[in-house]
Amino acid sequence: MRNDSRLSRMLHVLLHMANHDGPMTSETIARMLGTNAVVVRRTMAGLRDAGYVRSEKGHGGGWVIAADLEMVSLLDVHRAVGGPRIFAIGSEHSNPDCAVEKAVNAAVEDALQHAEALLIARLGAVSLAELAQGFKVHCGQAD
Amino acid sequence: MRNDSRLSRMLHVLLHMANHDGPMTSETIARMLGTNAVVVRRTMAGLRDAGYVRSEKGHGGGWVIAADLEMVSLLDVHRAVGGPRIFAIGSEHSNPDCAVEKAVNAAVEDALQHAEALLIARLGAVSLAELAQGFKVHCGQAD
DNA sequence: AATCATGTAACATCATATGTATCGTGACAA
DNA sequence: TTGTCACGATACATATGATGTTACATGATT
Repeated sequence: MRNDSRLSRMLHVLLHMANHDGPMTSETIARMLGTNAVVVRRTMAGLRDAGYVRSEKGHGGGWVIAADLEMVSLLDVHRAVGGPRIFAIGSEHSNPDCAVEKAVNAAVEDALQHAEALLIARLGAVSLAELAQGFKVHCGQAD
Repeated sequence: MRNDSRLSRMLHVLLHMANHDGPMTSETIARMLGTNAVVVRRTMAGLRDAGYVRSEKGHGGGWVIAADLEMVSLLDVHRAVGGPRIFAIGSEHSNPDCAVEKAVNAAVEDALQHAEALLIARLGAVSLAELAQGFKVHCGQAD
């Protein structure tokens, strides 16, 4: 499968929204990401449910930031978009009674869990505000 | 997609082969893994090309270990089965000129690379021989 | 009332590991 | 020599999950 890019996409969007006055429509965001407005709504729904953004209908509507960027980490965004699946590799459990298989799976999963813990720690240590520091440049909104 | 379980499956097989006299057929291995002989041949082909196992045709043929288990790490097996794809998450590059996107992707990929480095280090630090220590028990070969 | 924008459902597309069927090839044995 | 065994390889089917797309409903603004 293609890589799950929801985290990086939403970070991209959130930082643009932070530098943008007024609501941004799903259409505008979709052009920015090179995708479709429905995909944007679908993915942003997780951020909305988590309270990080708010959506407004009708004329002049769209998406606006609804949280303090200092208080939202990259990990928070990752979880809000519903991306619990980090690794593409894992174990199979065909014979739960097989000592060999249990030892192998324990070794592999131990390594995976440590790597996941490190990733979680690093994503959790960076806030959107920190990520936003260092540039104030907008990019073009066309694809 | 389902998790890629080629690494854990091959480790499972290799440790059984280490405790087994004579060649093991793909059919036998397939029953052990709860899968198909063709899947076994396909996956074992990587190990064969890397020199970790050897295959023999004809009566009494099958798969045998062809390397010192002390010299083969879990990382070696991972690479031999052609599993370079570790993460299910990643970045999208729609606007290579967008400073925001570049900053976001850099942050995400930095975290991923550190997690990958840790995983690689841990897999590389364990040999098949070490993994084989601690049990000499066979599991049943039926699914 | 018309328009804009989100919300949602339904279906298509794509990528990749896995499952399955089939045939070819080489090795061993009767 | 011939039959059987086991691998080698190809082709195709299946399952899963993110993504792309179309269509329609709902609510807000003008």
